[in-house]
Amino acid sequence: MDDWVSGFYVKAAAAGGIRGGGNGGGGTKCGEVEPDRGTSEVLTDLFRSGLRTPSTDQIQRISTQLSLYGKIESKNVFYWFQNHKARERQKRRKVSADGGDRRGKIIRPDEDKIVLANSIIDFGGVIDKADYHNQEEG
Amino acid sequence: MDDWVSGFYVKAAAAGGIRGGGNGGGGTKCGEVEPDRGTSEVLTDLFRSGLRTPSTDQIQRISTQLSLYGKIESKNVFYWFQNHKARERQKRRKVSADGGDRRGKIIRPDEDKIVLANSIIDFGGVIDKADYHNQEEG
DNA sequence: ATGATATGAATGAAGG
DNA sequence: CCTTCATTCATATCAT
Repeated sequence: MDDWVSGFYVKAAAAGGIRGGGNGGGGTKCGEVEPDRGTSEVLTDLFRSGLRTPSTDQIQRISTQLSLYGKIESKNVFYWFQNHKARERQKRRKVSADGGDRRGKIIRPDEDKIVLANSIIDFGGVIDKADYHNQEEG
Repeated sequence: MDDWVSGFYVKAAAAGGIRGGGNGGGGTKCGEVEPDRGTSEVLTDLFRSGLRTPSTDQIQRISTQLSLYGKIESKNVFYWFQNHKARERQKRRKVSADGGDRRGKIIRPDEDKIVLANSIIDFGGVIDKADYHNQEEG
């Protein structure tokens, strides 16, 4: 490898097709139904609720629920959280270094409100446990 | 993404020259005095110099230099290098058709088990010691 | 206008 | 957790 070490920056916006298998970013094919919407919705909702590193049990439950929308594996859920958290953090960390003009930079204020209402995931009230070390960028 | 975000894409992506301007393909119309000229030149030069994965510091510096030609962000530089390297590899992959045998085919072992850090997460059944080591990211 | 090509952008998956 | 690779989408320009 090159190993020039480091160099990273990614933006994490709307979720992609987590169950897309090889589908990286772009999106789903026009023929796909709309399970992604439910999937992304659930995951995003969970994330916003403060869940950052789901435990084994959580992942299992989530994947089980998501499987109803389509093919989904535990690892997909695991990866999703890992990536989402990482990208959000990286985005906040590096931002940009444009020393000329910074017009209309899209800054997304983190809404870390513990609001989990539409989530179909029926936990036994556990989401908080796995995220006790949650911290914000401030 | 799904189509439900197509509108969002137009604004967020606005694909084009590296600086999110307008020119997208065609390899930067040769013969027109655009800032891209310098931009592409610098990036290509750096790439040819051996720089494939610039570190954060490098990206910062490069973007700063390039900002003189026009609006550009670290994100753009990062993407440029990522894409350039990926494309080079991708093209090289196709060219490997000489001989009628092309190895390096994308192998995707459907293993329900992945190794993460020091823990082995078994997605096939139950995760073994998922994130027992909750380390602060701050 | 349509097709092909090129490039930026985004994310899933995997390695370390 | 951090870094990198691979794949795909969306769009712009060029070629027909």
